[in-house]
Amino acid sequence: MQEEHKMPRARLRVVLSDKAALGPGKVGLLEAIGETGSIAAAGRKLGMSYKRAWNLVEAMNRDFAGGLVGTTRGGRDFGGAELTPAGRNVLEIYRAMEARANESVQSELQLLSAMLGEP
Amino acid sequence: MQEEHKMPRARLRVVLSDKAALGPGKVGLLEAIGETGSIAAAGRKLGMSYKRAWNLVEAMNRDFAGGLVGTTRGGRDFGGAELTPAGRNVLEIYRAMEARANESVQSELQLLSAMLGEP
DNA sequence: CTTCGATATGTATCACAGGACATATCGATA
DNA sequence: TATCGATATGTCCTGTGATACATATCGAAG
Repeated sequence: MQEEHKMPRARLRVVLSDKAALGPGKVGLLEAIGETGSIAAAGRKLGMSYKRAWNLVEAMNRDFAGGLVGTTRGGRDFGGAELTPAGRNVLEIYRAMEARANESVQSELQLLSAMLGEP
Repeated sequence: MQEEHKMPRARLRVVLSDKAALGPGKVGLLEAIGETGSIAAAGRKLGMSYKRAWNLVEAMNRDFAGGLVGTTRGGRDFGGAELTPAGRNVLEIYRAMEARANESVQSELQLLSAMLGEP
């Protein structure tokens, strides 16, 4: 697991409709699935239960046309999960959004930080 | 109450430290307090309990130096609440962040919207 | 000195999201 | 056909946070 910087940052939650939304949780899971090739392994990596991970995958596959995660049953080195082309696309787009948004609000982020009291 | 556009948008949650964060909920309350001059009225306007509103105010006053909301006890047209200069400042900065962030990710927002399935 | 409307704060209850646990099924391999 | 590890899905239970309710205090006004 890569450790995130403990810097002030803006987290992004994209509200696409009154039903579909995308935030750091789902996107992180998406990334972990891409890395591990398994919903279960991705869940373990992020410290979430398999059920929660699977629920998030289900939601994403429901909301996005064609689905973002493809799954194959069966154990050993055969079964598993992988990102669909759409899944890789969404991941890439979201990361780009995140980066751009953070860049564009850097100055305001500093201003707010300066207004904090003693921790 | 002004009706928000039902357009895809990016909501912002600013994480300033491991203790202090600022999201749409607190900022909306801040704005409503500025408009109504009362925590109770702001809470009613946003459909939240007085206790919840007051807890959020308490958290903001704890996290930000000097506090964001000043209060005066006493009823009738004497008592009430108002934004401190810092409070008005935070509100303004956050709204600016929101606007900038949304502008800067417009293209990606459209791309994601186009990938949704049928609602 | 009572009333009114607001802040300020505590307690008890309750809904619900989430986790723990249990199973079913699948596909390859041996 | 037994085993293994993964997806897939259901049920029960608990912890937590919100809500409802209660109360205290304040300050002006009448």
